[in-house]
Amino acid sequence: MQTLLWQRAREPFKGRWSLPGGYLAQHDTLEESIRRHLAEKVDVRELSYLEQLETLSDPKRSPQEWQLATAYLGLIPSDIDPELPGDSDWHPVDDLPPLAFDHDSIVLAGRERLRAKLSYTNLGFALAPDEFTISELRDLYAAALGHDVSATNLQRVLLRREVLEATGRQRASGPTGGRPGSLFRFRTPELEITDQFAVLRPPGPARLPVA
Amino acid sequence: MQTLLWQRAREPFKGRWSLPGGYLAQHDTLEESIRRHLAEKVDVRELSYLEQLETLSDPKRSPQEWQLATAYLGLIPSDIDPELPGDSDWHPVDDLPPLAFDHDSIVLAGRERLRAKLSYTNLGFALAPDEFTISELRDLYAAALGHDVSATNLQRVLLRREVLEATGRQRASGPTGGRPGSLFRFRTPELEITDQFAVLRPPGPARLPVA
DNA sequence: TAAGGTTTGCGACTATGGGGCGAAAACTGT
DNA sequence: ACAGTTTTCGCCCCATAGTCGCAAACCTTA
Repeated sequence: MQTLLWQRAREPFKGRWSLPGGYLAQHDTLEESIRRHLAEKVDVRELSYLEQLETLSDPKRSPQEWQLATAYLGLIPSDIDPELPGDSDWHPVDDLPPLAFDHDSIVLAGRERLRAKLSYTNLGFALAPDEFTISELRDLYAAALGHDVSATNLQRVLLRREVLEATGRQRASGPTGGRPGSLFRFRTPELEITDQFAVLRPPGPARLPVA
Repeated sequence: MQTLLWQRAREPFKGRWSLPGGYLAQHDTLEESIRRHLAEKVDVRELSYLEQLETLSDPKRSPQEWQLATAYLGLIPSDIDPELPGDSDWHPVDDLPPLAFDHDSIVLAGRERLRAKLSYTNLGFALAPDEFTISELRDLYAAALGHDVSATNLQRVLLRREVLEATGRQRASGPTGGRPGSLFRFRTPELEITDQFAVLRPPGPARLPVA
């Protein structure tokens, strides 16, 4: 699990690593603006997910001018590795350098949001390649959640929720041998909330036929 | 469940009902700004909760000028009924008049957020009076969630999560008779997430001793 | 004081969904 | 063939939520 950072060329925080971004142009949507600024760094077509996080307005967040910032969370699948310009690089999210502005808190918010949504939505499609084995998916979840994940459980849960489906194919076994894993894919490439964790549910019978 | 609206005095949308708000002053925090603008309408000390929702940036959201808006969700307990100026009033959230700008979508987002957080946090303290019976609480939850809620269940769930505690006292029975209900209160008046609904939990034994 | 109506409290049972574990299956390489 | 590795799957357990029904506690009226 990595974060894309670039090294600031100008003051303030010159030389510090920071999240990619830039100023909002007149009559632009925030999302368009984000995509535009990101496009200068990476191939934006790879962005599998983009969601607004929060708007920061502490008057002291920038040492020079008074400015607001709206933070977004963007994700790309684990199997693509876009070209990067020299001033940008991926950093493991568990070991980030000191960041400019309040970007640490933004990263934190993003991780938290991702962690939560992995639990009750089908987000995960945004992290995974088109096809994958359960073990590969488990590793992605473990990296994002920050703790071990049981492959058995992951498979059962995501299948029951009808988030995953089997492709029928299976991956050739790795160099160390072992049984080859079946390949799965996410059913839909858009965010769907797996309700059913609304805890004070509406009255009535069950939702999902066990099939 | 009501929403505070005020009738716009100026164009655009003159005469239309809209959510309270106003422009952000230089070097202000968004939250301070919200509180300030709200203070012109109601007694802000009553605000039991305030949370940022989202920032809207559609260039066409205002017919005249290009402007951004950051929406907040504010809540007050059900037992207080602050004085309002003539141009403001409470409207039942299930039957709102046409709203100015994109305020419908903001209301929707707010309701959704409230609904979700009622399920997995102790928010609810923001809606309820200091002390209340389970039935009263049930009615609040039912109004906010939009569906019936079982009092039995509500009590058990919130007690197990240690969100509620009994005061020992009980309310005098109503005019129609009936057994008087015990009074409860929320343990803490700040937002606490009742984790344990993170669905792919870290490995290990249970969290809450059943006591 | 007894009866009837109303509301709350509570225990028992059920349903659902997640977690853990171990054996069997399916590979590779020696 | 056999050992080592990884995946798959069935089985059982437990935690938590949902449902139901009866008993308890209170009022009013007879």
